[in-house]
Amino acid sequence: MNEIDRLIHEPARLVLVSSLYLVDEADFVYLANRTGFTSGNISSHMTKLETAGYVEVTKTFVGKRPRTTYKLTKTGRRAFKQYRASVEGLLNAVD
Amino acid sequence: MNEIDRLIHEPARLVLVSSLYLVDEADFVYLANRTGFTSGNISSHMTKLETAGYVEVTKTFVGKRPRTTYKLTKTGRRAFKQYRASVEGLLNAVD
DNA sequence: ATGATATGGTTTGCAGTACAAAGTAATTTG
DNA sequence: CAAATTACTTTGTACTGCAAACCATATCAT
Repeated sequence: MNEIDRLIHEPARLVLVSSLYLVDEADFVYLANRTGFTSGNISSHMTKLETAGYVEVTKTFVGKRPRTTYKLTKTGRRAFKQYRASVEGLLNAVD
Repeated sequence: MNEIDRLIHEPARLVLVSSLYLVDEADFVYLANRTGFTSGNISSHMTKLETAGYVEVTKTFVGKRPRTTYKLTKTGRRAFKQYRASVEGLLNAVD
């Protein structure tokens, strides 16, 4: 049976991860604007995804301001596809 | 934006609810066998779904043994369809 | 110069919850 | 009649999502 990856399943993270899947690379501010999530929320979710090896975090300065960019790792993309497959499997079994 | 219904989103409940959606009516033992979940697990999830008005619980005796049957209410079916739509919306946006 | 406000985050505390283990109640089997 | 089975429900714990609070720096106002 297909297990659901809870790391991706969590709604906030599902939004974040699929955003990343879409654009391939995004920074903190972009994600905050796109999702409307609080920054604390984004920060902790991203830390979790990073720890899992699903996203890669890059910190730079743009001018004098810090800028944090996120992108899915290969593992992350694979996990997302796999997640998608299992959810769709579940939902389509019901047709 | 489409909000995800956490009550259904929870993996265990997602399995239970889609099972019910499929068969329309199922008893405790059937669900336990089908899902492999512990009975405590099923019991508490079902209570939650009942409280939400998503499932209707019927208790009878078959011979001398208790038998608990669950079925989705109209609200429950609607909620599931709606849930499905929002998840698929999210996942398909990514194509 | 100094206080207030903004920007870009991270850390913390708490409230909610999924899950299994333990408990309940009745029945059946050895 | 004791032990095991069936059909659950309740309880305890361990986890986790979330926002509020915090931190560091920069800019603006007076």
